[in-house]
Amino acid sequence: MFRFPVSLGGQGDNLKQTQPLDEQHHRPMMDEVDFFRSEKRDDQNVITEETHNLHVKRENSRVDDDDDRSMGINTGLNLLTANTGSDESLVDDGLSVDMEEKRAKIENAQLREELNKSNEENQRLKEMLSQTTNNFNSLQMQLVAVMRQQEDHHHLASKDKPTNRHEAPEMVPRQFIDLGVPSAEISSHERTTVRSRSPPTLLEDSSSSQRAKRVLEIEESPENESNGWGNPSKVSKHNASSSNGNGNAIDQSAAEATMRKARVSVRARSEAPMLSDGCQWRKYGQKMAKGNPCPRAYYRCTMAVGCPVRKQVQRCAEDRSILITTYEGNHNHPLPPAAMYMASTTTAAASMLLSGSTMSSQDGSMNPTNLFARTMLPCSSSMATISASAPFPTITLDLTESASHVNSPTNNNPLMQFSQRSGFAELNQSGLPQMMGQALYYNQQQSKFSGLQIPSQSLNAGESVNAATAAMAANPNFAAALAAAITSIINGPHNHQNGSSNSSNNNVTTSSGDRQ
DNA sequence: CGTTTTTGACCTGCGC
DNA sequence: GCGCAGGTCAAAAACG
Repeated sequence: MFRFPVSLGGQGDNLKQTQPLDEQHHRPMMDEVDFFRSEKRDDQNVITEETHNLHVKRENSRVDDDDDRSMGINTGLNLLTANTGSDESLVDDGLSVDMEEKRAKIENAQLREELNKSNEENQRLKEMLSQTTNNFNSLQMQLVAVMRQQEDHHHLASKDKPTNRHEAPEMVPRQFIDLGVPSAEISSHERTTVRSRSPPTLLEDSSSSQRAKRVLEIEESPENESNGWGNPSKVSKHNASSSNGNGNAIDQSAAEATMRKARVSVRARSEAPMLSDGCQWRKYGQKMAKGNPCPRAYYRCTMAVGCPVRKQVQRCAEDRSILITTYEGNHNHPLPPAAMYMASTTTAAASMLLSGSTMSSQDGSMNPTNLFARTMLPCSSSMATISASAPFPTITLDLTESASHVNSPTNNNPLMQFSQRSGFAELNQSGLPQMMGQALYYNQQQSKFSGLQIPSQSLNAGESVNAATAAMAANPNFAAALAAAITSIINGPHNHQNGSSNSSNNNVTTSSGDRQ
């Protein structure tokens, strides 16, 4: 994996230091480190915390562990220094030594108690911090969604284009108030289908039926592999360009079928066989690809049973130091809380890229991709490209040139500073990509539980740029994470399916939250 | 012994 | 229909 010089001593660093032995025993061949599996490694975290706390508290506490002894820390009792300093005292004054040992034991017991209390307190604080962070992210995303909804409302008003989308402004407040309650007021066919769980037989056309069926499958069986690339839809691609305004159901269905196989590819320089993206992967195949002497490896996510996410890893034929990782599918499982922080960031990045892809063809006046690229200057002029020529949409993130730029300590980009202040650096170093999946899952879960539909495109452009830039500026490994995020978003059945409608209508019926 | 990797066979889509 | 290439499966091997 990439190793970066930046170390802010955050949690990720601690985990990174303590994790490898155990983890590598677990996944010896993957050569990647999973930094944020805090739930599964609480015991380790505790140990790490203890170690960390010890270092903090040593000056004032009197811990009797071997480390302290070896470090010659003054415990205040003069026991160790006196005894170790003179062997004669051990021989000449046995009784006093015994007494002092007893006193030392008592002291040690007290200190252990103190230490335990401190650890407990630290643990509590840690949990509180995590919770607060999650809440913050939630609020932030909601705020952004609302802002974007308002923008859309204005946009629609100016265009005076009456469609079912004009209900969006009403949807937003309702979503906040009416948490997850199915609503019959929703005019969108799609939404009605999802919320009311109408049986497919009630649907009018086959495409809607397929869509509804899949939605139901997803809702009732989150682990269903069909939402990944397990069973790619055979809906003909030519439907994707069938209509622009009317016939949303058909249009959406076709587009979503196309999008389901969308992928995100990451190009990054790495000597490691695989980018560390925070997830656990199991190799299930390897093939020699045509035109490339390097074999292509196929991995699937094993962090949860039935997770449909898969990825391909292959070295570039021209430059074998470049690792090309292609992601497909979205995670069906939560990722560690630490990843939450990146939720908005990754979604924002994906939003920028994807909205750019869908809008560029229709609305040349507002192309977020260009905005994104401009804002990412100077490091990302060619960072992201979107290919429409492939049988399925592919977003390529090329970090082979920008990585060094981005990580330059002399980077004066305020967004970079933002990223550092935000703690991205430490997160990145310890497996940031995992946050990507979490970002999506978080997004989906939020929609699922609260009814808040946060579309990837609903982010305010400025927020998106800021967040995306901050994250990407922090670490090339971000690419892997971003790939996961983007893939998840564009693989969502209702995401970005309507290239003709750009950002103004996607938020109500096409968000990733609809499907889960 | 359980898990993961390896690798040849098989399946599927696509172009001719 | 055939061949090719990409992708997946699954039995065997490897590993801890």
